[in-house]
Order: sequence, then C-alpha cells, then structure tokens
Amino acid sequence: MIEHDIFRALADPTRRTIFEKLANGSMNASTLRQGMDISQPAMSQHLAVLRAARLVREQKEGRFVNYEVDPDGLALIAQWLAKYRAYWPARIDALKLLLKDMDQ
Amino acid sequence: MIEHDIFRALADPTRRTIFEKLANGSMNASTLRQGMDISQPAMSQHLAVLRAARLVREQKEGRFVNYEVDPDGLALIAQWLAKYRAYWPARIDALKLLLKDMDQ
DNA sequence: GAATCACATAAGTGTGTGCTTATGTGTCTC
DNA sequence: GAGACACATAAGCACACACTTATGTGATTC
Repeated sequence: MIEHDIFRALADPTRRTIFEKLANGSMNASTLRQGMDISQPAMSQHLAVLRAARLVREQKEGRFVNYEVDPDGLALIAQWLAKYRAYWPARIDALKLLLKDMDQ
Repeated sequence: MIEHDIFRALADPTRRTIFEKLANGSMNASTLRQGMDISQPAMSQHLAVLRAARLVREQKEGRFVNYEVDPDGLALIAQWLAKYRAYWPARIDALKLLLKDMDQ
C-alpha cells in the first residue's frame, strides 16, 4: 500500500525536513546531512523510507547518489486529497474547479 | 505543530478508514465502529487523535457525539502540498493554476 | 592495488504508539 | 433515582520505529 508508505514517511519530522531540503534543490546524501545533526546511517535509512514512498528518487553518479523530489508521491497525495474535495473550505473553493480535470 | 499531528494521524490505516467513513457522512462513534472489529476505547482514542489534527470535529448531541470531517485539516494538507507544486507532474498541471488563488 | 570516500546494511536499544481491560463521567429512560 | 447507555480516560503491554555503532559494498584516487 503506497498510500500508507507516503503518510508514514511524512509522519516523521526529520523526513519532512529532508524532503523540504530536496524541494529547494536536489543534492546528495552527504550534503543533505549538513546542519542536521544526524548520523550517516540515519540519513540513509530516512532516504530509503522516502524512496519507498516515492516521495524521493535517486540518481547514481559515481560514488555519489543524488536525490531529488519524486513527483509521483506528490501526485498520490493530491489524488488522495481530491477524494475529499467536497469538504474543502470555501477559500480553497477554486481548487474544486481545477480538480475536475483529474477525473477524466 | 499541527502539520505534524496531521501526518501522524493519517499514518495509521485504521484512522484513515475512520476518516474515509466520515467523509461519506457524519456519524457517532458507535455507528463508526460497526464492521470495524475495534474496541470502543480504541475508537475513542483514534477519534481524539483525528480531532487533535483537526481532521475531524465533534458535535455533542445528548449522550451521543456526532463526528464529521473538519475542512481545516484538509486545507492544511492542501497548503502543505501547494508548497511543492513546482514538482507536480504534468498531468496535474491544471492544479497549478488553481492553487495560484491560494497565494493571495 | 591500497587507501579513502560515499553510501547501504546489520544488529541492538530506548521510546513511541496502538491495543487491551478496567473504570470514570455525563445523559437518557423507566 | 437506579439502571442502562454513549463515550472518555487510566493503566499496562506488545510491537513498531528511529536511533546508535559496527561493518559491508562499490567507486575514486594515488
């Protein structure tokens, strides 16, 4: 169940921070670790969880592994959210119109 | 941190099921429990977590407590998602236009 | 090819979390 | 007002999970 993987992955604050960092530009695991007070294995494990959730994808470059945001995960969240658009508050009402295009 | 509460709340499959049931119509805790093989305290605890995340809200009616989807939680997810709209895949491209209205 | 580097995996540990049974609180019925 | 009912809270327990240190794997450098 990929949907479960996504929400479980985002339930951890450290992983959300990692994801946010990658959203500001792709980088490798070591660079990601800068200023995060986290061990190398911990980072590796977090990235594995984010990868399994399709929130992040890797691109091997020699001995480096470059990580970037995977649009698939975000799309799945958008789809999940779209199921409940009937309950969206008025100020996001405009979103309803746009989501119609997702119904096909 | 409400954002954390939201993702943590949705990380549990039982709570997602409860939320989905409520999205199909508000009901009280006992009715929610039907066909779910879950104890009464467990349901009460799950609802408390969903309430704290603002995904669900209560409406006391005598000795019954009616639960319904709280749009606030969904709006917060939408806002979180909007931050990463630069990475959305092309097939949800139309959403980008709609989300512009959320920027104000 | 030996050393170093970037990263992954293994194994162990403390804490969080979802469950249970037991009990408490407020409301309705008779 | 005594009982039943709907729900919340308390306390305890088993398991998941995020972390650590130690080690493995593959690529680069000299």
